Amino acid sequence: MTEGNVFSTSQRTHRCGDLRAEHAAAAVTLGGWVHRSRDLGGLVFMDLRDRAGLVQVSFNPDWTSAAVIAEAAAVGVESVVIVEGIVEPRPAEMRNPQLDTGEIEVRATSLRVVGPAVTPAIPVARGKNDKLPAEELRLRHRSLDLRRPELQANLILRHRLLQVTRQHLSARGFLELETPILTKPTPEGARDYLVPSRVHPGEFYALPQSPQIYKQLFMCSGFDRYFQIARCFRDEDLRQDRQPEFTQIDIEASFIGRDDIMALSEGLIAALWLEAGHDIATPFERMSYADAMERYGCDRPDLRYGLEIDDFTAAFAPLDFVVTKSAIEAGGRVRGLRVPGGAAWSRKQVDELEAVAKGAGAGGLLRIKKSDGKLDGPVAKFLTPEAAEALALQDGELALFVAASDRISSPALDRVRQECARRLGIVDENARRFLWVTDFPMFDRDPASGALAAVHHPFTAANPDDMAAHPDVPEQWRALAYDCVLDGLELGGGSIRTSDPRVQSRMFTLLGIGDESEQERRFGFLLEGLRAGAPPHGGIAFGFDRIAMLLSNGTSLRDVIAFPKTTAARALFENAPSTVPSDDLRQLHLRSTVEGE
RNA sequence: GGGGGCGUAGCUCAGCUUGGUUAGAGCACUUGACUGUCACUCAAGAGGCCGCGGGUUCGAGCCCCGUCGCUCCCGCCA
Repeated sequence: MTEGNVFSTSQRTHRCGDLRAEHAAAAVTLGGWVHRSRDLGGLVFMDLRDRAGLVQVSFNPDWTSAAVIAEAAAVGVESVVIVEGIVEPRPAEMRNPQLDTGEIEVRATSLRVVGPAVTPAIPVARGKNDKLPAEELRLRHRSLDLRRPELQANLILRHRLLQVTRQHLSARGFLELETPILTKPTPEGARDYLVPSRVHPGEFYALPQSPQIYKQLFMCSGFDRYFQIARCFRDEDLRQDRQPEFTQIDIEASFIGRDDIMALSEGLIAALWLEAGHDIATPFERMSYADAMERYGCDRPDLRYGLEIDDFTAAFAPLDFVVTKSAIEAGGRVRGLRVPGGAAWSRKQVDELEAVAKGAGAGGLLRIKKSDGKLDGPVAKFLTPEAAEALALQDGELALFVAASDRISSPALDRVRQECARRLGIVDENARRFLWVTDFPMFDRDPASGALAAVHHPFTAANPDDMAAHPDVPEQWRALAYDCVLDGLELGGGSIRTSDPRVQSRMFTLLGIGDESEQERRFGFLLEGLRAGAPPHGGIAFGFDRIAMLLSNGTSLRDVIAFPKTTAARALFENAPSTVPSDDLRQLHLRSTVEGE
């Protein structure tokens, strides 16, 4: 294979894991790590590992000198050795079908221990049922953990996905353009990581939360199609799927509309999934934000199962039942879902579902079940025959309702729906349901302060029809924004941007940045770019780490990032962040306010 | 910022419910035996600030308080 030649150097001829039966009789020199060895007394087997895989090296008096056998028996696991030998087919009964190289072995004639290893702090070679060491130890000893074939496979896949991204976009005329890491603090959104300026006392750079404004300026400059594998930074509390620095596939293009971006994105996603061995169908399904919220209570619904939410307000409205009556009178609705088989659940199990609903902010969860043809549950006695008819419950079904405003009932029913699906085991783990959620609202009004906030970001364009129909009611405007969703996870999102500087200025005003000099101070460089002649443009950004995680079948971002941070945003291997000498602070015109410093 | 879980040998864990001889097991490690293993096998050995600090008690790995670290979740993440 040509790959073997690529890895041939002055110090080795092949990679361990590349050897096959076709190499039989070849004299090879291998470099690798001692994965495991078996000393049978006068006869030693060593599993030698490199990133391509494992190969068995055999040390036997018939072809190995006594001195070399003694050295092979003594070398510790995880040491680096260079071995010379002959590739030989194994006798049939000694083949190892669990190993890609299991048809052959390397009969060693020489051995050099070039990198002896102390006993590893955490094991690299693991038995079938061995648990992984604690996350803390894996992160502290990252260079050892990264030797594990699983993590190597993840990072190798990550590399391939990056190459596919570059090839796919480059082939479609997109230019890979870089943007600054030292940028300007952003007034809204997540907290910025700040970098003090030495030459400008008291002033700070920020690390970018995303290259958003830069990529729009590229469009204003006529670069037409841009992409970047962009590192982004957000100083917020972490989660299993959230790191303080992360990688986005950032895309922007000119003279395009929403459908163009979606079609382009579908092509890229399909190419990425194909690289990981999955043939997926395009185009993806589409659903409006309003529809998603109505049917699933959530803007990134998991479509692998049903359990859709329905509106039962009409059935409950005439009833003399205080819970639903007061909610409806207050402008709310009675929404809920019918759970097939749920009638068999115990009181306690349904109570647990109610706890889920309450945890999401609902006041309670109403329940009615139908078994043996009759309705049962605390609410059932309030039902008129007409209301019972309207519920349309099938035998064995449990109906769960939340009577409240949509703002309360949607998130509660979303969580209840997910929990019911989990319990029923109806999530098809092999299905992949890609979905575009479109027509997000432009603004969200903070119920406490009454202030408008951008749902996507302040540069998103509003639907022109909505602006014309309700010029003074911005809450009614839908955004030209779209999210790409897979099985309840957001893969990415984007929008068509406002390219008219007057409209952009008005958006800032609606968001509470009315003062013109304030707008110039914060966003002057964007407004200037728009004023200088901006093409219609828009784009999207995908969370690359999450995509790599999904495609490597992982559950933690830490397993697809070479050197990740802990949930406290610490790097355990290098011990960052750390204090610095006070002289360094003085040069930066900083003084610590931490006690004792 | 808030809540849950975990912290005992290099690693994975038991012991904690109900405080009481010398804190155990498997793997790894060291030594010895073993010529076809592939999680080799067998025998022996070494290995402990029970995360840290304080308290209760005649006595604490175990109970209480605090603290640190890791982790999961809520808030947060335009």
